[in-house]
Amino acid sequence: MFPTVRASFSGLGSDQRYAVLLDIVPVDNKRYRYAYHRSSWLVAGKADPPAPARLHIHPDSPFNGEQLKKQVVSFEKVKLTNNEMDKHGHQLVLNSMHRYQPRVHLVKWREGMMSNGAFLGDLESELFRTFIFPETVFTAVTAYQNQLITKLKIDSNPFAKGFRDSSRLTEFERETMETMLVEQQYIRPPLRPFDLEMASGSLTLEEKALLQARAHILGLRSPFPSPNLIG
Amino acid sequence: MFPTVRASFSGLGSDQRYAVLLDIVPVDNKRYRYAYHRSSWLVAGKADPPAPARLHIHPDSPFNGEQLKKQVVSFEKVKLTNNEMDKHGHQLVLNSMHRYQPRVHLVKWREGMMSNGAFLGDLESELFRTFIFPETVFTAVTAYQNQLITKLKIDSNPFAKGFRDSSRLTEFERETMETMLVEQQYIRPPLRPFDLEMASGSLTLEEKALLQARAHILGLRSPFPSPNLIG
DNA sequence: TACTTTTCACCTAGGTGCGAAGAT
DNA sequence: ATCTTCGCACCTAGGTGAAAAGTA
Repeated sequence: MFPTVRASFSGLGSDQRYAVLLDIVPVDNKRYRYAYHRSSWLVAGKADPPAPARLHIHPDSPFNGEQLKKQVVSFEKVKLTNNEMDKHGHQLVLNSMHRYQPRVHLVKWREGMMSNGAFLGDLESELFRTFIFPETVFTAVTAYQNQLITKLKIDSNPFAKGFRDSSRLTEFERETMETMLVEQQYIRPPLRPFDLEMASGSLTLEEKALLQARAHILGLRSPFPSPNLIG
Repeated sequence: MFPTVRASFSGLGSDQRYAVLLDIVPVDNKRYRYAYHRSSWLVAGKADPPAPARLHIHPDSPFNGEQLKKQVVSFEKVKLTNNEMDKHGHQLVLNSMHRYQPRVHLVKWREGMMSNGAFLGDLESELFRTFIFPETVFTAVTAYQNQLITKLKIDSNPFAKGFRDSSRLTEFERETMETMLVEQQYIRPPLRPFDLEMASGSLTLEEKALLQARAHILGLRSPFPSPNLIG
């Protein structure tokens, strides 16, 4: 998955241990199509049957709170596919032409959380907290619908170096990109700190520590309601 | 390191958790040289100052006892070097032209065994058991001293495929190799099960479980007192 | 002479977008 | 028309031994 989801954390207990997870859930129940002549996405009916939801546990888990406060957690190894039957089952399955919301989960580490080296696959009965950054919503595609996205990705991915000479962003295109990014700040819900839940007298210390956790999104944002990659 | 050290285990508690480690220690206090015309190793004086001892923890650690009984533990990622200052410090440092004994350690898993994701670096104050397979002794070199070793390694390593056509082992060489391997069985201490230590009344359950553990070496053995690789 | 380091061609392994071909 | 799949050239990244060059 590129751009990579990267998050930093604050407000958590130094002595606690946490798993950090990522999953990707549908934004709505719609299918989209791209109207090329209008350069915009249109609703094209109801969503296809959803793919099986999978959780990606960050391979450096468990982190201790100390680490997590200093270090950026980068989900570089997340792979996306539209094929449920893909080899290893370690990839997140999406439907093309649907909109998705990545989510980051901070989970209190529990012994036996892994069984045979594989995560159990759901968060039921775990103590956790979910962070959602609306500015990371994207549309899954099998081919880019927008030339600027193609160029942006060629410019910023070392594996696409072979295509750079013919596709570097022009001065004008860079400015267009900047403008779109700025516009995005208005269209989308702004970044805001998460509300601290009402304190309840019956919380354990571990629960209180989790409630004070904060996550901050880093790195590239999806620049517009526009294709991101599958593949 | 190739051939890869591979071990299986038996006799350990299903509910226990273990780290599996590998290190490589000097066999003696000697330096060797290779007498080419005699095709044999000769003592060439006292050993050079020993390189700093490093422990390689198997990256799949911790294993639970259940896994460990079914699954072969393969140290595919162990890297050897003769340069103490090598980049990451994740490699085992050996002196060329010295003889070495790989060792496998089975360590009772303890919370906090890892500190900041890096193993503490020694086994003091850990509950552990060491397995030594004398048939895996080898001499570290920077260049192979024996043509058959070269050919064996080219034949069995996918990354050396580019050299195969010109260096496949002939029928005669294969037989020579077989013969040397068989002779090795007599020259070297035979494989034998480890003696169960005298039972003491003051052992904890965890200690008893560790004492019953067995390890079994698998995979290629060093075919003769002959170079293995550094690099 | 004997050993070590460096550079090189040749591999494995796998991440890119392109464009042709296929599917609906 | 629109979207998807597949083979491809082009990359990154790094594991091989051969041979040349370096060291002592």
